Amino acid sequence: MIRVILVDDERLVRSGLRMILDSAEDVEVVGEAGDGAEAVELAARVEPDVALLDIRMPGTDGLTAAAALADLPRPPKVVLLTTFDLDEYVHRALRAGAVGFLLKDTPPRDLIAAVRTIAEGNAMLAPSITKRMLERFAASGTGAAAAAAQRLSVLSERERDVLVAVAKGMSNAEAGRGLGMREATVKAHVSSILAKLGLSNRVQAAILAHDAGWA
Amino acid sequence: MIRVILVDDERLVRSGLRMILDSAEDVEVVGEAGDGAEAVELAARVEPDVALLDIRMPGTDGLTAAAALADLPRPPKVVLLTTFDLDEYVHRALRAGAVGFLLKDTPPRDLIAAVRTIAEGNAMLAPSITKRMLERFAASGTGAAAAAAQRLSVLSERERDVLVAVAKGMSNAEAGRGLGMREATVKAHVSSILAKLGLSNRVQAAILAHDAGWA
DNA sequence: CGGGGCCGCCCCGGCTGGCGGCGGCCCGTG
DNA sequence: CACGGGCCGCCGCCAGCCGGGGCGGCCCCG
Repeated sequence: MIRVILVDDERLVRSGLRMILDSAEDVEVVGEAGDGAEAVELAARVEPDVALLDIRMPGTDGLTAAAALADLPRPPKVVLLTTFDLDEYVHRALRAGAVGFLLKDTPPRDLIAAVRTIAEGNAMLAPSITKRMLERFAASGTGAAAAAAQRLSVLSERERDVLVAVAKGMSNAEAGRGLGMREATVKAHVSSILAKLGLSNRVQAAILAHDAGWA
Repeated sequence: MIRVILVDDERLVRSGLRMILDSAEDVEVVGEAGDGAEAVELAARVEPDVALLDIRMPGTDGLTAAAALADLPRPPKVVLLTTFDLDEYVHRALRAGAVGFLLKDTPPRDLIAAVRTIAEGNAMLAPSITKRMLERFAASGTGAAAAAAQRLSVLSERERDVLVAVAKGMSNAEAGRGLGMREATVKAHVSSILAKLGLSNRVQAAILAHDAGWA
């Protein structure tokens, strides 16, 4: 059962959301709050899996509340709900650790699906927001990552596994346990990686992998 | 009516997709291709709204084809379809201009919804990919960098110098030459750094420094 | 003067990286 | 088909580097 709390200053909106979510058998609305401060207090008490927050609220707004919720001992997955998908909101929300951002015109079926997706540990954005994120993503910042990924393309399958482990800061022995091979084998792979990439030690390899987004 | 082409080297997969999509009244499959080259030729002829491409194909793969499709006079919206959501694929795909990236285990209902979303000019990613994009997004801002810098603030001046050298992939001896101190001294500083930061080896320290923008 | 923090150095056990070697798989060739 | 070469994954050995602990000198501050 997915436990959800609803946070919106308008009682009517909360009722509507509750009706939609209660129609799903695996979702249970376990509390409601009218502003951000109440939301944090409520979440601390009932420890929900998911918190649906309106952004615009009197008093503590949804973005501030999202950051506060992230500091709870057992933080809920935070989804922000708004009428307008302003870029600035989206940025602040994601920075605050939100894993969902939906528009209030989302169809009921999609809202339920989104809650399930979030509860499973994944993320869900409104399609229009996804599009703008992709544009930003494609436009900026991927240069170094792409170059790194290119260099790493010469590695074999097993070497990639080993490199990921190395890039996480594991020792050869730890990597061996994680990948089900002897430490001696891990070391051989590491040597091969260094040779193929023209590097001289594992730190350089780890950073390259890090740049490529492998860890 | 949304006009779609299917590109996959396995006829069975294409048939399955066609059956799913044909069950939607507003979607029409107007062509199929077995590899990337065929796909480009087909798209140029039938000018579909959406192209569903498998990534792994013999000959011209889906990523290469996606880039070629973007150069057509009336380019289709490109959606990539794959079994594994490797970061490297996602990066290349989005840079190639794809507006969708789905896993082959996507439920039929969601696939149809995704096609509609794409056709409307929005974007659609598999939830697991959305999540990783968000993590990267939140980290790319000064979020993680600030957290890393915070942790590094306990280091002394000389320890910072040593950490920068380590983060560049230098050995202790090299760092010693660069900083004008004995290798033994560098090693002592590295030990102190690891102790202060609660890490167990230099790779972890290097990555932390890297995240903080020190190298 | 005593104590704490920082810097520099040495010794030692364990880990890392280089080298050689083994078997299995794929593929082009005779 | 046989066979040989290349690549991959796997392993053992050895020199050298890394990380931990301990020691002394310097400066600052109480």
